[in-house]
Amino acid sequence: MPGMKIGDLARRTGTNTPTIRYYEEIGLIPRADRQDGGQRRYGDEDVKRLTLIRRCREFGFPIEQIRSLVTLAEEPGRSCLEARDLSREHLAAVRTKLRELKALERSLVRFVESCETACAGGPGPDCTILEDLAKPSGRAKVAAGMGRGTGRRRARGS
Amino acid sequence: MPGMKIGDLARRTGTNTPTIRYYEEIGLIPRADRQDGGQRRYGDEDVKRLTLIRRCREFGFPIEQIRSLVTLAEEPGRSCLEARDLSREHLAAVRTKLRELKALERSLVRFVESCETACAGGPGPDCTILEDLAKPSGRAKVAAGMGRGTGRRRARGS
DNA sequence: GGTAGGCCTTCAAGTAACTTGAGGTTCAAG
DNA sequence: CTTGAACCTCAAGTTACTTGAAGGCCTACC
Repeated sequence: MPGMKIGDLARRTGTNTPTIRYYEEIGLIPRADRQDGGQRRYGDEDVKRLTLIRRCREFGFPIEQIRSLVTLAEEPGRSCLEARDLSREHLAAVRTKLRELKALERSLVRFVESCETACAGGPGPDCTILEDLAKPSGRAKVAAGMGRGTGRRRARGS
Repeated sequence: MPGMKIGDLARRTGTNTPTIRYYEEIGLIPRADRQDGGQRRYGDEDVKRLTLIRRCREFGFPIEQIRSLVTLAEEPGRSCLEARDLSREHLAAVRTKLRELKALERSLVRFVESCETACAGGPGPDCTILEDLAKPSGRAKVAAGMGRGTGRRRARGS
């Protein structure tokens, strides 16, 4: 059913409509079929592709890397193993990010707790915020795998 | 020991030197003391502050949000509870990101595995890449908490 | 003491990945 | 047939840096 409008696709994939047009412009997604009036129409394929793209973008994979994955995925056969290897690399990077994110979580938990005790009755004079939050935790230069790019989301409403 | 040069600070925190200067310029970190020749000198405080900043940036917290956390942290007393609340929000956002990142991890694992079987002997004609990777997994519009901004890292060497 | 090389300085321009805005068109509902 | 939401294009703005040019400082070796 290639009857989906850009807004529908946007809703289904959690993307802004201008972003979809932008992706088309830079050739990350193929140029959509147009209706008589010039409006874009999409199908289920497009939902899948865009879902994958957004998921990767969320976690900072740069567009060019996603492009290579997606185009590999598009050519059937020939490059299946290549795609697998690329995904493996992605996977390793994701796991690195997971570890780091957990470290940040721990830091924050510790901080909130210490804040609870320290400032219990009301704001105290020294919350040791930097002490608690910014502990070295091992590494300095992160060797963050392939991560780059923005991974941004819309600001929340409230 | 406030004898650290900008390059040392950079190495210790995993930041590029121009980025440090940039942070100073936008007032995210205080203007560093200068030596006679005009070179910046830093101390341990600066390492802590920058470590915290970079950690948050890694996971997409926008600079303005980090700025409010850091300046809260800097004024002792008065705003300890405020800082705690802010960190709580950060924590919630981090946990959301953790969940999503785990979902992406699972997708990738599933994909790599299916690739291993499907393309076992060599590249096959249909790897179901999009099928496997871009499964809906529940939500569409993510409501990702506070995340925005870029969270970028240097590209890896290899 | 001079000079090579590596660090540092400022300032300006470039980049990625969008977002926002202006100004106009299309289309489904009433 | 009109109205209003959703669409279109094109241009400019934004965030968070990165890269480059043109030069200054500083340690080390000859």
